[in-house]
Amino acid sequence: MPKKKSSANDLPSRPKEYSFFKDVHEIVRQIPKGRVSSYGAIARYLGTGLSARMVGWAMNAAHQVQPPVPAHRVVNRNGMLTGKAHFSPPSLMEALLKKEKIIVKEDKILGFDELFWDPAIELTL
DNA sequence: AGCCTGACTTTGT
DNA sequence: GACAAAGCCAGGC
Repeated sequence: MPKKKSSANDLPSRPKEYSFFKDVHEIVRQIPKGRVSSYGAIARYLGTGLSARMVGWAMNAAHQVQPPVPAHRVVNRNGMLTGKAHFSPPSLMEALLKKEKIIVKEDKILGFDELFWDPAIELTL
């Protein structure tokens, strides 16, 4: 049997249409209304091998993905709306959160600890 | 094919 | 406790 060359395509269980973004979008969409999650939590759910930065990057594409992804429910580990600058207008993120009964003070989510939604736990499979 | 970037996180000083 | 640096991986050019 001829030796197979190792390549990224050899990854098993990984459809061609697979996109890191798509996975992230799917998870983010599952965030219950009124709850929030963090980039790191999502990244960890996909596998510790992934980095949280990519999650945030996936959000960047979230704006052009369908169905729409509630990127406003994803904040950093501090509960700070670090990505608000990427919304248009930036105040949109805070506005959406407040609309879901989430209190935001100075770009920080109050009670973040209680509102935190960890896919690795909530989606316990 | 290679280099740069990026909405984070963790660890060390 | 605050600040600095490194690690991380995939997409874009």
